[in-house]
Amino acid sequence: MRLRFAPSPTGYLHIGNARTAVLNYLLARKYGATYVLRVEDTDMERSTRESEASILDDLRWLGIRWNEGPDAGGDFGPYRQSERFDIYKKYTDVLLAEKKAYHCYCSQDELEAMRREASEAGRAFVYPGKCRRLGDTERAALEAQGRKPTVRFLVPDDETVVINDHIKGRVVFESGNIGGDFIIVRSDGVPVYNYIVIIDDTLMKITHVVRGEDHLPNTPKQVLIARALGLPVPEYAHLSLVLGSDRSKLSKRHGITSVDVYRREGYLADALVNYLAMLGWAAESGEEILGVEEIARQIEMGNLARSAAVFDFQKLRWMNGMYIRACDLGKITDLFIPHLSDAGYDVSGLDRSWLERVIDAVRGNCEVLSDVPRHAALFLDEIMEPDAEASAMLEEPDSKAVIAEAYRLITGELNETTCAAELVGRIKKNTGMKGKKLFMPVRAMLTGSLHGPELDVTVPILGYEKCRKRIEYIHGRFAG
RNA sequence: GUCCCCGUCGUCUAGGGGUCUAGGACACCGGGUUUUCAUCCCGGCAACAGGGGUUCGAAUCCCCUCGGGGAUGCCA
Repeated sequence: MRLRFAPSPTGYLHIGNARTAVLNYLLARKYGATYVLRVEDTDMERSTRESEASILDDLRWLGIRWNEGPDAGGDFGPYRQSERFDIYKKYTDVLLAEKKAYHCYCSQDELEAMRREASEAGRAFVYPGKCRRLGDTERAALEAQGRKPTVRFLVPDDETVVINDHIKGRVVFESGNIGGDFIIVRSDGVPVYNYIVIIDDTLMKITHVVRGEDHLPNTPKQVLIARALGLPVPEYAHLSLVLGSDRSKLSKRHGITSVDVYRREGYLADALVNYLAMLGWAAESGEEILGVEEIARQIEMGNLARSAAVFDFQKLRWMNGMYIRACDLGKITDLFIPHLSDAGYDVSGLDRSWLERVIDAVRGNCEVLSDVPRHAALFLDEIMEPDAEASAMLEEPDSKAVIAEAYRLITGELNETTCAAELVGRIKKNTGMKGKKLFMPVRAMLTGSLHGPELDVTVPILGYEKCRKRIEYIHGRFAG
């Protein structure tokens, strides 16, 4: 069994394509299939090597591994379509020789005019087959005008194409209504997708084509090509589409659609893969937080959803938060570090175990990795400027006594070894304050905020020095 | 317009003739824990698109309507 993912390197890896890649990968794991990566770069204007590199990089980041591909090699290469033009040329020559395809001299402007005319008349545009039977003299005349022909596939009349799709079931198309003879080679000699995709799929011995549903209407064209060429047809599984909140095809205006951006914002690859898999699939147990191996064990081509799914950014966030909390502390610390650096914190000189304590204290408040600077600031900064709420608390008359006592203790009887354990207790004992009147001013002094991890956790991590600096600062500002 | 796909809570879904007063999850709303926030726990709200069949019995099978989406490119 051989599966494939065939991205077009015309931009970043889109979330919808990522889902196709992920599902193919999951299915490959499930069935022990070979995973082939093929780069479909025949759109010479838009395809770039940079884009290809970034897509491959994003796929690797997602944890997807392929057995054959442009970088990995394999027995069925080359794996870039731009490097396979000589192969396609042979098939084109055969089609032309057998009169299953023909040269078309209609210009883009002429075609455009016909299309507009059809659309204004409320008709479907079907190429009328104008160039189907051109005589040699006519051809010569057209060539003399400097026209470069395209190659059109001659769609046979009255052929039925039945796709027994693994997801959609039996889908029937009549050759008469797929839009007429379609172009398979551009006038500059570069073949088009609908033509070569089937050649490559059969040449690369792909047994199952798992791709987006948007390809379903084009499938009969591909099957017809295969028939004309006498090539075998792979089995198909067309995945339902991913939609935006307004139920149209997911695009930028709905939110983030680039895998790369999710990566940079601090989504975990495992969480994204998990979420993408759940978009159109459910475990028998109803569990939703599942690792790749477990999903691969349970998923099947036949139990994927038939209907389109709306991408729920909120649920992805929730799931990411779950992964952040469940992750191994050392590993999640490594993942958080770049986000702290980006926010301007130099963590290289910090004690690793201390940093892990910080991360452990704040990870519960993070849904994405980039949330961390906001929450870790109270440990990493030297002084915390109290926010409006905290300032108001520190202005309270009852807080004055707490501030004064904290200042007296921290500059007197408390030290490195006793601070963590005794600070709060002694303030309570010596001021008589308790409950909110005790904890809130202390919290405000130490963290500049009324919210955050428990003081019992916070104070020991902060340590004597930071507590002292902060209390002195607050004392200077709010005492008296 | 034409062809194709799809239609269960707001969203992702479970369900595949009786076990469905339709289950779970996110979101939302309450409550509890946390003397704070987050987490966590408990509870609540909320759906079979509509109409016809078939059947003793339909969310489940069939047909029609409506709705949504995709394709209809010298893009992929």
